[in-house]
Amino acid sequence: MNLQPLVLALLEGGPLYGYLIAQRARKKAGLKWEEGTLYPLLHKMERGGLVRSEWREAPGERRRKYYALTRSGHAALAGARTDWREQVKAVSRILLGGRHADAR
Amino acid sequence: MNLQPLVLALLEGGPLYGYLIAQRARKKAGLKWEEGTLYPLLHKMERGGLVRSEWREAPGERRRKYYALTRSGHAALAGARTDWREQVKAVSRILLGGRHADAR
DNA sequence: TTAATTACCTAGATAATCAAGGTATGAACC
DNA sequence: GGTTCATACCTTGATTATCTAGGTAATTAA
Repeated sequence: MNLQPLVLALLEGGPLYGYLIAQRARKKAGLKWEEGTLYPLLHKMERGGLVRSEWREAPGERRRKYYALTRSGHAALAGARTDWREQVKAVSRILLGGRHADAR
Repeated sequence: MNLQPLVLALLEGGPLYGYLIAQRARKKAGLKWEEGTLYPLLHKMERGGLVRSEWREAPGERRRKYYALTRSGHAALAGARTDWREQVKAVSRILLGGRHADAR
């Protein structure tokens, strides 16, 4: 399904940690989101420079690793939005019939 | 991207052979469709009972292997359409923002 | 007769995702 | 104090889809 764009979009509103990302995705989209997919993906995105991570700990709280979009992550998100709209159009044209789809 | 639903949709209008399916997909959707993907997919769909195939040859023409939807293929297509609409909604909600997407 | 297009195919590599675990901390309960 | 549940991170190995890069053979065009 290509989950990377969704991670980018969820991080647009500000830094989040992995566990929260998974929850948001489930809640917002009903996607079953395996942690075995999410964490390696986050690591890969960090290696690719799309996000940066930072451990945060407060006394009496558990450690959480927050991920934030980089400049290049913002750019990738913009590209992913365009790609998605085009993909919706292309697939819908074939799958749903003549009229083009409206991705919004 | 999951190409199987597209094959099912293209076959809805009547039997087609593989090479034509690839062309239609490219023309209709601008998808670069590798034959190394298409033929194994058709074989798998035939094993799964979604399509059946038949060689046709006319004098002075080349042999072509036509694929046609089975009853179960039609059912799978209906399911794929529903799935696609839901997926567009879910992904668009996260990726494009608040309002749900209209897959048609 | 040579080259391009049509039409089928396969084998191996790559990439994304899933399944199924593991570790450790904090909260809730009795 | 001990148990259990939810949180929060992670990895390894398998599965699956797709791509790359070929191969074969027949028809058409130059």
